[in-house]
Amino acid sequence: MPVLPRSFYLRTDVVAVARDLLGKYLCTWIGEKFTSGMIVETEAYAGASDRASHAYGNRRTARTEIMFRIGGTAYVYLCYGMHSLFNVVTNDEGIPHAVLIRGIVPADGPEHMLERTDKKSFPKNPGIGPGKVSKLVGIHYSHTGIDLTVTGSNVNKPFVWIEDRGYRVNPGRIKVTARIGVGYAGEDAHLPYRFILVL
DNA sequence: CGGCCGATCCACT
DNA sequence: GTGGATCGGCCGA
Repeated sequence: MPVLPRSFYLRTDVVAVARDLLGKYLCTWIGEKFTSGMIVETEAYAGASDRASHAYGNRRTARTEIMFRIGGTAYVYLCYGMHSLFNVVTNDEGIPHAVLIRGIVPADGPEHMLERTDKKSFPKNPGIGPGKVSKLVGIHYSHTGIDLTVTGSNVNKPFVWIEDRGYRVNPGRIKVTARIGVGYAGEDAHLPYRFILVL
C-alpha cells in the first residue's frame, strides 16, 4: 500500500492537510504487532499564529521542539496525565504546524486493539477520541519524533506511518466544526478547523 | 521547587 | 451530567 510521501506533509496549508487525512489509514508496527485504522476525525493547529497551538508565538520548549521539525514527523504528548495524543507535523522545518488525529475506525489487527483496551468486544465507537486512537494502535508519548515516511515490520522497533488505500472521500460527507477543548484560545477557539468524516 | 492545569475517558448516578 | 483518575509541562518565585 502506498505510504503517504514527504510531499503530502510538506504542503503549506495545514487545514487542507487535516481535511485530506480523512479516509487515510493510520498504521503502526509496535510491540511486534501490526494495527491500522481509517482516519475519520482530525483537527488542524496552525502554529505560531494560532492561540490554540502549543507552539503559539513560536514558543519552543523541550516538548514543542518536535513541532518545528520537518513535515511527516510524529508529535505525541501526554494529556491529563494519562492519554497519549497523536499529531502529525506538517509544513517545512521551522514552521510548527500540526494535525491532531481525533478518531479512527479499526481496520487491521482488531484482536490486538481489544487486548490493548482490555475488552472482549468493541463498543459502539471504539476509536473516536484522541486518547482512544493512540490506545488502539499502541502509540505512546515516548514515540514522539518518529518519522512517518519510514515503514517497517520485521524488527523490534516501533514504526508509525499513514497509507492511502484508495478510499475516496465524498466531500459532502465531511462535517466541519470548531475544535474541542480549546476555550482558552480566545477568538481562535471558533475557527472551523475540525473535520469529521460521516460514514 | 511548588503549584496549577491540560487538544481526555469512563464509571457511575 | 458529573467527578475522579493521574502526571508531565510550564511558569513564577
